[in-house]
Amino acid sequence: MLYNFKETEEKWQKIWQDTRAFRAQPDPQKKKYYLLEMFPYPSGKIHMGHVRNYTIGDVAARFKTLQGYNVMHPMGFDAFGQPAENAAIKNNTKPDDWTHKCIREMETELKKMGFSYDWEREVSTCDSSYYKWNQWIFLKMFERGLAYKKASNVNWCPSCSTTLANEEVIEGGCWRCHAKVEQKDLEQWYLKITDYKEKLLYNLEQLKYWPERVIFMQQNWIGKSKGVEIYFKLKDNGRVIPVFTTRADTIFGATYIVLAPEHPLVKELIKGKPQEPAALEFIAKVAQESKTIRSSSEVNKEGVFTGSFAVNPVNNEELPIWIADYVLMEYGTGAIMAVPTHDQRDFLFAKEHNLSLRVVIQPGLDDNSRLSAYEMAEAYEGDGYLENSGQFNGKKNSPAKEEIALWMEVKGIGKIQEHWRLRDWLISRQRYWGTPIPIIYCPECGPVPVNEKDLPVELPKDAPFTGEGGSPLAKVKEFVEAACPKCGKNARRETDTMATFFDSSWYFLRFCSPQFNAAPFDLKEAKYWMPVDQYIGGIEHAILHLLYSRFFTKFFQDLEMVDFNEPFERLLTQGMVLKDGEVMSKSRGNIVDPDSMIKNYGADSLRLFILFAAPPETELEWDERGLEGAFKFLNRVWRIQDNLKDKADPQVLKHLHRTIKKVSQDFGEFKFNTAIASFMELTNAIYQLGADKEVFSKLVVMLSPIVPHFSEELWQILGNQGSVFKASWPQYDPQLLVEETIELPIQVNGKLRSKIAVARDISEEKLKALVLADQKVVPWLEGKTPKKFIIVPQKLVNIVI
RNA sequence: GCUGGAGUGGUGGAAUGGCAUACACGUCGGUCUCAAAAACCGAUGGGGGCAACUCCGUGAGGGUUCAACUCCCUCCUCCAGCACCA
Repeated sequence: MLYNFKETEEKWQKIWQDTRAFRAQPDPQKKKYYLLEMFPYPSGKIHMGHVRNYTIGDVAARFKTLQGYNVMHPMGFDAFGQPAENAAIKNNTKPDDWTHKCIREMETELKKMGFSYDWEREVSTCDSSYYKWNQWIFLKMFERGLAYKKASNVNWCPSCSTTLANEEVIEGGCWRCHAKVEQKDLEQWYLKITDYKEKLLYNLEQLKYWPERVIFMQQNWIGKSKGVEIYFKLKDNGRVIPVFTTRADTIFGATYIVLAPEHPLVKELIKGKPQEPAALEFIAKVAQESKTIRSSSEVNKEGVFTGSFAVNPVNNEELPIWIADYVLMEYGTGAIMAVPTHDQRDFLFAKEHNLSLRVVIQPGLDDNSRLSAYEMAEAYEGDGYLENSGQFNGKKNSPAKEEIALWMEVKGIGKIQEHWRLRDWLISRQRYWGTPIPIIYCPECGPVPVNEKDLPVELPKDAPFTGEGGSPLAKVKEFVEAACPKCGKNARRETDTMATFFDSSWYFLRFCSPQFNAAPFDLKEAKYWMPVDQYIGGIEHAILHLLYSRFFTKFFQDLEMVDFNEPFERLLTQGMVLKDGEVMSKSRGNIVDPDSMIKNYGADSLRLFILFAAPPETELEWDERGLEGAFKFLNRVWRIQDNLKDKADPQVLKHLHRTIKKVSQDFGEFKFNTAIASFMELTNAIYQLGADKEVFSKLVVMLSPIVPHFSEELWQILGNQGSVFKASWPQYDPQLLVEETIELPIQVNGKLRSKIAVARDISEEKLKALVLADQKVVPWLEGKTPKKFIIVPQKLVNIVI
């Protein structure tokens, strides 16, 4: 009899739904386990990436349930965002209708996969019952000065006609549509994530169960560097130009100063100088270039002399001040001291413009490795001994860095400082399908926050979107016109909406109490369920979403709404699903639709294959033959029921206990591929030697997290009452793991020559005698005397001759 | 450039100091069948040998060790993130 997956899967999905099998409720008696997968954007169809992500999570959730944990496993939809607007323009529908239709379709697809979600906790970020709390959080931030508006040079995507956060600019392009990002001066809303930079950086140390590379990526992004701000004075009028450097040890080697073209002092420096016209022309030219072009021209280091000089405070030398495009206003002070001998960029620039050089670090103390400034082909950026550096001559440069910094601080010519790469988070978008920012502009009172009791500021269901840019909300008169919450006079509503990453920065908290209507989340519920024990999602969120969520959590901690500082205890980043070595994508035309795979092989086969094909973190090459293999394996297990014996073979029994041990460990470590291999080995052994109902039942329980419908059905056929998930995870008997006789490999000079079966606790002497008498070993020892016997108990024997 | 990860049969992968290639896919052979499919059994890293067996073999080269896919050094290739960050 062949396993009928279609009927079985439908049957159990209905039972699970009818019995509310995965409903989670706090239970102080039980240990909680909050398992979360990154919620999807509701595009209407799930793809293989979702299948993989959610299968991994589902196995973990079901495994923990069998182990006796009180598991919460919720699902929802990250439902705001641009595709809904694009679809609305294209199909002439409303984003709201379109999104809700997609959500329903997606729910159906997820249910077909048999995932154990507590659907009663479902949330969609586009519902006002959710985004009301986005607005509430925004107001709390506004109250504390963490949400603020400022005019500045921002990233602008011309294709999406909206602003972008720094984190959303990937290689100079828009993260969503890849169009080249432009710079624009606009007044925009920001969140002061920089107030949390220290915590965001230092608390990374707590995240012991996060992948190292995610930690590195976040560290890199926050980008702390220690250095010194050195005060150079203008020769003409003594005005100070602060310069930031991480290489205080090279201060005596500075031969010129460079300012960014946008530096506020530049205009003054060139005024009336013969260099003025050339300098102005250069500044205008750089201003036209976008940031992307400017940072891509690595080779070409252009610049002009200002005609002014600054004084090096450590030796009173006069240094020419230049303007160059390789110095950025956004980092440090927008001014640098150039040390061409020990910085490659400065070196190239100095060569190009014939500026002077001076060596201050010699790699060694001997004469033949000595550097000579004008013979160098490139800058020496390594360590060595200081020279031409006054009182610091002869010292090692690396420890001297600190010493020189302190000395400058004492002398008042510098200050030890930290610089951070992290910028405040730009959150306003000139878009319709997002959370309205709850601010009203009053001609008298200025920007005024909406009163808490007036939340939510509802997004009107209708708005004219043409895709021509500009905030669609600005065209909805009833929305824009509002009374000032302070003075009651006629005022205008903010028409920008929030970036969707705002929505996903706290949804994990909302899941704890999705219907709660007195606050974003019920503190009691959050206290029980949070933090998330295991979070699973794609590596593409390593910076954006994970950093923002950490920021929000720290903010809630400051509001005393939570009593922990990191939201996600463990993180697993699953690899992508590839087809023919490439990411599956519409444009490549290599998409494999999960739905048709479910039709042909069933959800359980798909789940099994996707876990077996590769470890969760690595990329997975799609291979339909592998899926067929998974299907065959299920049928093989299915047929065991027809050949059960009264008593299991003792070898099979031992094998079962080895499997329990191995699989329990593997499941705990998310090594599903090797766990499945163990199941296959056990199945092969059962085929050869035979098993009874008890052995088979235990195999079924262990398989259930991976292939839940299949296992429920077998569990029932085997005569058990109720769901297999009410069973408990099998325990192994350590006594059954101990083998009386073991097979020892025998090596001669580290090469395998023989294997002998011996009693587990054989004495060394007896073992030696046996080995020396072994037929296959003897020829190798002929005429030689063993120098040494290496015996690793119960592992191996190695004879050295 | 910097940082991180990886490199193992025809393929996906296993083994993190102790029997390299578990498990699966594919291929080949067999059983069953009128035949095919399914199922079941067996073989399957490369070279040499009728064979027992033997030599070589985890990107390349060196080292440590009785013993290295695993640890150390040098290098190559691929992937990812950041990048004129001073």
